[in-house]
Amino acid sequence: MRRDVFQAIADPTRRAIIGLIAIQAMTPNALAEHFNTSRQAVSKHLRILTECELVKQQQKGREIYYQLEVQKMKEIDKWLSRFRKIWETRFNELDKVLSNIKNTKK
Amino acid sequence: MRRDVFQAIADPTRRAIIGLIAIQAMTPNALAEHFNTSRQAVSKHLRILTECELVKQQQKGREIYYQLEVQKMKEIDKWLSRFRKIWETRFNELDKVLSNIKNTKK
DNA sequence: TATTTGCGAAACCAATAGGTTGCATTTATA
DNA sequence: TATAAATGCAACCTATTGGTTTCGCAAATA
Repeated sequence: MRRDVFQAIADPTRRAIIGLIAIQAMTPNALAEHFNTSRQAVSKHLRILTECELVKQQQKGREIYYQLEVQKMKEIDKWLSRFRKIWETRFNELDKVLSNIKNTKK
Repeated sequence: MRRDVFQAIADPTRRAIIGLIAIQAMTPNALAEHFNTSRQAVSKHLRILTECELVKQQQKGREIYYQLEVQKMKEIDKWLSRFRKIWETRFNELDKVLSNIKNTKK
């Protein structure tokens, strides 16, 4: 099934994983210690994150280090940028209104 | 059940709805015409968007206009900002590497 | 007033999500 | 070499999701 970045970040545990491995690469075992779930559950999350290329793996002996693919996060940013324009415009309009009030008060 | 902005934007139809009502407020019927689903399904999506305050309603007679609460989108932006710092830093480091290569070649 | 229109809510349903436990496999270690 | 550790994968289970159809209600309209 085709995974999607937005669906990937929908789950709070996955967002937490992303937050952790953004700092430094971590193994599934190390990650699992941070959550109240089994290692296998964490592995499932990592699989989903890998499928949508938010995460890459690096094998070191019998350990696998997972690291965030920060570039992929830009996809969310890209989608958001459109709305960022809107809220900045809205804010500017509010700013105008406020300065008008200010001016008429003078 | 407590709804979450990230869960709300996970669904592609909901993202499309957000995109539409960002431009101008729309009724459920008008929205439903854009999708391959029933009006009731759209209404369900609107309910979810309303629950997490991504959307506000304005009644006009028997019609209800739904509009995007752009401010709420900032919540996503806020979460993202942390990673934006990282990808900007990484980019700068790459930039340094590149300029070093350039300099040693001179 | 009778009918149509726009809507939300409820009941239902199949598919998916997220968790578990129980393997098998590969690598490190005693 | 035998054992322990780190991991992925499959089978299974329950709750949730996203859709449908049916209904009731309020507002517009004939």
